[in-house]
Amino acid sequence: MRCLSVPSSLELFISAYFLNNQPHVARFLFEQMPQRNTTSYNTLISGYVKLGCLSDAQTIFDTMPESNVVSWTSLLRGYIQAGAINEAEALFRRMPEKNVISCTVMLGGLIQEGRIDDARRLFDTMPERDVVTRTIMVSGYCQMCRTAEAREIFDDMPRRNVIAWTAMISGYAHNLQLDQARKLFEVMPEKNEVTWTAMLTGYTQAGRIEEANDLFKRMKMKPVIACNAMIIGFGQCGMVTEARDVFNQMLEKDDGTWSSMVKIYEQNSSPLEALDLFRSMQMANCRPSVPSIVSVLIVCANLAILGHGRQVHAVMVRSHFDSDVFVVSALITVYVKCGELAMARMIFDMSDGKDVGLWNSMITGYAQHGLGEEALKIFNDMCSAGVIPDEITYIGALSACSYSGMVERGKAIFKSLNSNSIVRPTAEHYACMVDMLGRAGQIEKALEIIRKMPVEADAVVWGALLGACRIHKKVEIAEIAAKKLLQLEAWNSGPYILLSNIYAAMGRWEDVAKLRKVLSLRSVSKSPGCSWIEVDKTVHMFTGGDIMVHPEHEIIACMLERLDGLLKEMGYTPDLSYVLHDVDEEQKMLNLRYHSERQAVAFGLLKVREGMPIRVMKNLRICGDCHTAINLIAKAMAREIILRDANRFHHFKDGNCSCREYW
DNA sequence: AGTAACACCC
Repeated sequence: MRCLSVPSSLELFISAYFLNNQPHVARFLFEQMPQRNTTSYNTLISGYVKLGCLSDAQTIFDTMPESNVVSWTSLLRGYIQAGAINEAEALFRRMPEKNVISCTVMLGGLIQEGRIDDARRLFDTMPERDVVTRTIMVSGYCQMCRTAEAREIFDDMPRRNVIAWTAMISGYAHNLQLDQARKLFEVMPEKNEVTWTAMLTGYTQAGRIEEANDLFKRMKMKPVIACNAMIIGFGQCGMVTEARDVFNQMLEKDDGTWSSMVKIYEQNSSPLEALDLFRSMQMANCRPSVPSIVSVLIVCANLAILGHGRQVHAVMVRSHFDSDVFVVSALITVYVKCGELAMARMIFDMSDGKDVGLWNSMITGYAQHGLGEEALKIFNDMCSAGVIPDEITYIGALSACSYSGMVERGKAIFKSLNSNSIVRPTAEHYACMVDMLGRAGQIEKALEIIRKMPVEADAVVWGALLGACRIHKKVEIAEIAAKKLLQLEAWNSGPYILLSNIYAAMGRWEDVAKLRKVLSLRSVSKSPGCSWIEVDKTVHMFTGGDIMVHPEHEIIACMLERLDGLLKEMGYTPDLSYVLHDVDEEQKMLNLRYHSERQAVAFGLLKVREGMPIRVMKNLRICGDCHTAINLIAKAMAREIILRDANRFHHFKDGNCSCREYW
């Protein structure tokens, strides 16, 4: 009687369990095998390698009675995957027997390390090369932007399959040689979905959205990857509706589809749609991955909506994402931007394996809240911990000094930035310095810095100078800065408004009028001011004057009325000179009396539970008059009010603001 | 045992 070949069917099961991410079951089956041969051992080794369990693979390899070239190659692959290239090379040298495949695996490892020339040396000495070997070389050269050498290998190939063609096409596309890619695309014998997708993403990444869309429309099968690329491409061009159309038409979505769409809404100033879609994503039972959770967290941070942020945090903890540095630093930013510094700090302290980004989130967090000392303490801790600061670290540390008026310490940090060799000072660092000196009243020194800086001063730098001129009423330098800004960003109304405020404060009304004329002639865009507040997981958005839009506008109006009375009792009179000459869009609504931040505060007073702080966000800088008024309101109503504007936080409590009027 | 497309992120 003949028996079925039991071992081989068990091996099938073993690899199936590995694929299913159940190595213990696989191992159990292996232990149960009545007889094991080299192939059974190899199944186990490759299974462990695929799951990244290198030490298990190594143990099996060490204990197996007889290894062959396949066992060695699997293990080699394991070391390469783990990034242990030195160990891999040592292993490769020790191999008793090598064939095309093992050499090719080694080749891939070298390319992964960016060592294309070493790979080439190995390639030249190989006794035999096949399609796979050559294809790997083609994509290796392309990764290093050396498409000419890639093309030589490609042209030399005795035989080419779809994969080889696609590798060459996608290599050209990644290097923005789209027309070269297209030529090959047109002449190649048979294309598959991957080929089409490679060509398409080449176009989307180059911003050539029409050509991408042409291809996309011609594709019979539209794989998720191609659709996602199309969504991202449309999103980058600001074509939100088109992106959404693709999204809607997809029968099958992955988490990249959802999170890309969420991000597009967020970046194209549709935050509410972003959140709404995130909610639908959860309802569609789409399990978020690390990148998608990060992009949603960024939406929460940018909108500073604590309730949503907490919800995502909960999702994260449940999915065990709370150990990923990207996720954790985004989460810290959420709590920072929601004004929950203590929570941010706790998450920071609890995280281990802190990388630069994580430290940076905490440093910039303290800086944004005007807590310079704490920010610098974290900065020092970071250096003591042996973590190398990057550009962002320095921006955080310098702006911490700037917001807290610590000029001397700022200068010292700037000096150390200039003397270290790792980070080169950029325009942004100079902007911090200009901001710092400017706020401290050293406007001439700030201008001096701009004149001497080695990189070209951009709008951020000049904007910092102009802002300082506004605080200290330095009209001559303000004019210089404004003129520069008008050259750099003609579309931006900000400089006009600032300059006009300075003129107004000095009583130079003719200049105010002149500016106003220029502004209307140029019809520059004014970003509409809006404020929002989150109550019971709903975000309520207010725009200046548009009070009737809100469903509860009647009680809000009553509250505003009441607050007006209170303010009057406290001896407050609106700073009309300030208001009258602000050309901000919101100011036009003056006769409607209320700025968006005040509406949001009024709504908060009505809806937020007694004793809880009111958190209001504004997309622009808070208006000076509102700053005074809200400070008084916080005192009169005995409420803590936290207002985040475009620049920083203002914690109003007991008649004081955390910015100490230094903003 | 090894090859091509996306990739959102501090």
